[in-house]
Amino acid sequence: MTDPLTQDPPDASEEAEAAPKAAVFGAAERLFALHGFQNVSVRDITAAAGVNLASVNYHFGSKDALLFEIFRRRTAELNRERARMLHEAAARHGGKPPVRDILEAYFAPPLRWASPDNDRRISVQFIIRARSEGTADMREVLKNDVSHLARFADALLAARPGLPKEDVYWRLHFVLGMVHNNRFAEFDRLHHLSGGITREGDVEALLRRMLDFAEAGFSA
Amino acid sequence: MTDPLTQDPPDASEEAEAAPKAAVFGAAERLFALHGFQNVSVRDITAAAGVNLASVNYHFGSKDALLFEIFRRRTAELNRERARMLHEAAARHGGKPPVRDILEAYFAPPLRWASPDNDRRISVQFIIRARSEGTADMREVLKNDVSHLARFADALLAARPGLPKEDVYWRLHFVLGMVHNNRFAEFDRLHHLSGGITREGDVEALLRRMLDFAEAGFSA
DNA sequence: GTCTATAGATGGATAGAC
DNA sequence: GTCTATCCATCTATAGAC
Repeated sequence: MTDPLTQDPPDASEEAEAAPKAAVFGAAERLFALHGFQNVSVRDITAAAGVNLASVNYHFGSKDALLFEIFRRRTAELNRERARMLHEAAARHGGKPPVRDILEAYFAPPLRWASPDNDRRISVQFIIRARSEGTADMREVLKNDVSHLARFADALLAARPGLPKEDVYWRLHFVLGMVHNNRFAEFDRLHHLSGGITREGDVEALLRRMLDFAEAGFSA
Repeated sequence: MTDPLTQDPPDASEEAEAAPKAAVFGAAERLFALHGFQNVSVRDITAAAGVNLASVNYHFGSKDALLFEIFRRRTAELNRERARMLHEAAARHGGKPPVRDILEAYFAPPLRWASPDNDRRISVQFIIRARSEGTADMREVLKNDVSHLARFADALLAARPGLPKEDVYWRLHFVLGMVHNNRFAEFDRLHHLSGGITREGDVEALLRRMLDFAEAGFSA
């Protein structure tokens, strides 16, 4: 664990003693991921982190700036990992990876981060939430993020040259919906609906199911 | 147009003169759908409706009660229409409709309501937003909503008896993700990414694409 | 750097006139 | 029923002691 900001110890005071800035970062990410952006105050964050109220403004400038920094870091990390996997898939297939490998590069990073024993479990929920509750700053980043998404769109277009471009873009839209729906609340609802037979903890099985479903959708 | 609350005239004063309570209802629904729950104040709502500040509390009790009433009415209307279409599909197929007809009963109502010339366009966005930003009251309703969703799950289980139940539930989860991702912001992003070739205004074409994608995902 | 105390702004709710 | 004026809680941000 080289990056202290990815730690998430339960002991708030210990967190604060080690590094107040990192404690604020971690507490803010966790509380926002669990309760939503607008429902968490600076007081909540500093109390959870075991630091004083002024820390947020001293270290980050403002509440919005803090949340933006969390968002920017996590999305950058996620995009980097996805791009890496897409690059590897291309290398494996002479520059033209099949649909399933492209989708795996998009699905796998957030799913593996979300596994129960992973430190980044909470970061994935933060990112998903930011997509629907984010501020104007975050939406601006998501617009630039289109250039990142374009690499996946281009790969899919190349993998399905016979398909109308319009169809490929719409199917990518459907695939994005599948990913964004992987929130705690939705997992709980599904678990309740299915009488408890769906276990989201088995991320490799879930990844396989998602790939099966999405690949079939791209095949026709 | 029998229900005055579904009207959405641009002239706020006219709205208020006709029926203040309906004006508040309509303005609140529209503002929340566009800007999010926490970003809209009672002052914003009453100003947009052209009524006085106290109207919200007089007619609805509180801001939360107002939003809950909008949520309850719209979800009830949507569930009723979906149930009706599922019932018709069952009637057409001797009580055992195929996957595509089940999915159509789930997809079609919100998509048709979301067509550009439809008064309910904004209601769909409200409902989608409530799912991720809703209060505790709304989440309680969504839990009862599981009984409504169970009818679709049961129909899918009957249509795919050879498939493990677990698979059917997960695929239903993926399908829900496709539906919930149909937000204005996501359509705009897709439009931008695709260079403008995706037109969400053609809801029948979008419905066909969604059904093709989801049905293929259920076929294997 | 860290903390307490507080300023300054906002928003939900309500009292009371009409 | 409708409105204005206002109360009161809450929150972000900051000043200033240490």
